[in-house]
Amino acid sequence: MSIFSEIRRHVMAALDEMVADGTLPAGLDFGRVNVEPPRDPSHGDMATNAAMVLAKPAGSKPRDIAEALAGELAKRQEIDSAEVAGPGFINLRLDPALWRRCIGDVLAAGAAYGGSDTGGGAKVNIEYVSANPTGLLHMGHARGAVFGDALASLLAKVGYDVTREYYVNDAGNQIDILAESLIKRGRQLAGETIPDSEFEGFYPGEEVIDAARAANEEDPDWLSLPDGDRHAFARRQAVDFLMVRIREDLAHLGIEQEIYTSEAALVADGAVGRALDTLESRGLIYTGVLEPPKGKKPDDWEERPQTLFRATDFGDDVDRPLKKSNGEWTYFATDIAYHLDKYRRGFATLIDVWGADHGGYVKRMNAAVDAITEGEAALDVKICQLVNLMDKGEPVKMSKRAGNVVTIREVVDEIGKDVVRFIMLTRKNDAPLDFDFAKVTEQSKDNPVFYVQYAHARVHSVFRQARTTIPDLPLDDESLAEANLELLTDPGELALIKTIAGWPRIVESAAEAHEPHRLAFYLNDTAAEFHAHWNRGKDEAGLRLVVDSDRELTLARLAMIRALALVIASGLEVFGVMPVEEMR
RNA sequence: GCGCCCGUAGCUCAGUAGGAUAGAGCACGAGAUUCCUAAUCUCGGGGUCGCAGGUUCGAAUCCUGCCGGGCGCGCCA
Repeated sequence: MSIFSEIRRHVMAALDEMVADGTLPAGLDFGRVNVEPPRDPSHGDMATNAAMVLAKPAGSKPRDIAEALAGELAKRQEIDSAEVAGPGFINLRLDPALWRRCIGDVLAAGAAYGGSDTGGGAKVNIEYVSANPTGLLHMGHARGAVFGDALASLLAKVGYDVTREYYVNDAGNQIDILAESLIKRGRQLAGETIPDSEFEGFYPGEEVIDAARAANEEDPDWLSLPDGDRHAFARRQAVDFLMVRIREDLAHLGIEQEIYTSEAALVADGAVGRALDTLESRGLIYTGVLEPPKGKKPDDWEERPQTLFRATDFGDDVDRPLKKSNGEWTYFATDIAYHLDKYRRGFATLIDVWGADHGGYVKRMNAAVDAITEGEAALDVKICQLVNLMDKGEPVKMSKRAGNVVTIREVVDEIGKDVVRFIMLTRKNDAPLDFDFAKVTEQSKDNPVFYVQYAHARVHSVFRQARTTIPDLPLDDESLAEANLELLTDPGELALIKTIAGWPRIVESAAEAHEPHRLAFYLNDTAAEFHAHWNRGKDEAGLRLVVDSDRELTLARLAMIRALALVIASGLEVFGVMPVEEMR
């Protein structure tokens, strides 16, 4: 049990006692009572708003409840003092031994520290990347890829049974165009002269040429197949080839998704028809005519009756079409079937990670999931804003049409997956992110990856130092766990310990909010605190971590910073970043 | 025109699902290296949290309206 839930339990118990002895009326709802560390550390270790929240329902003044509750809490051995402050807060100071004990918890748990079983093994499906296999992944995809992957790890850490998934959009128009692009490239490779102008509107990437070569190896005569067969062959070849490349690139980023669901397979299987039949049977599908969008009317707008889903019944703004005029399903229709498929596979919690350009699609998908699962499944769509690629402050221009996209592969090869992954998580997912190639490779505190890694490396550096100066001091985790932590009395040390002890709380709240970036901010703050403490040892020799003349004190301090390194490692593990032990 | 996201220090952003005197970094100014990595640290100035109302013990946070920016808006995915 974490120190936070322990103290919360004390507050709850104290409230129960006050109900028992008549100080508080029975039947109060304690749901809004919180117990958390105050923003301002001078207020103490923990604070509770219980008196203010309960004053009105209990029919008494906040101060009176606060005084009584504080008196009750102060009796407890774990709580050194309880003071009423401000409008009715109760500030608690804890027995420092409680905090120190957390160091032992970290050493025992290792990098697994901060994990929990809050999720209770509930199945969560998180779908991310899901880029169309019409080209290689570029840096625009990297953010969603890393975000989804880190969120998955984060949820796994707090006890969810997480499945990572990629939805392959291998049906529809774009794939037809891809197939035709492949055929053009095939003819080109066969010696035919095809002017660039003929590639207008097709996929120009070099990877399509590679795919055509692969097609030649698969079947040297594929170009002479009858038109329909050739097209089908080209589709299959192109998609298979590009998916292999995409998966390779993701693997380079440290991402491996366990499920790849094919849109084409869902369609071929009849899943779309079945899903829509279900909606039909509930009266949620009708044929109607939509109003043209106001303000911006498409030039080729014509009124036509369409097959529509009653999305407005589920909070959407308009009803949404399910069929194209050529009789094919819309992307939305297949997506309904896909989400139903996920639900049927046992996932009541679904997370989709999408790019900013799909933001307008969120409401209808939520409506659809609500309708198709009869409210049984919860969908959370996380939108990742754009990544602005920069170099030394100047924007790097990227245009798919001009063919000068910056691919994930290039960047990972150049600066490494760990840097890319960490930087992508240093902003809230729905805020735009600047990714400056010069800055992220810089070795300074400007660069959060470096700064955090350096803190981790510095801990190891201190250990190397200790091994030199006190060679016979045992420094394995078991020995460190035996250290006499009572020797850690300096305010800087206690502050560091409290920060370390706060890690499970951060993990918990980040997981609940589906916001992995909170870990990045915590890691940065923790690194800063450690660097500051380290420097204090420069001014005051008594605060140095390695004290040649005092083995016991050194052991206690090393236990503390070992715990700190483990917490950093724990965070980096969620991010899929390798902690470094040396930075020379 | 409608919907979603956003508006916090000169700049880039946090702000722990409503808490106490709103925080970091950059930039700017002043300092710290016989010593565990100065790739670091310390101190300082800097704000009507876009504007106006509302909800309540209490609002950057929730509600309404306006202003400003981004994204999207039938048969693309």
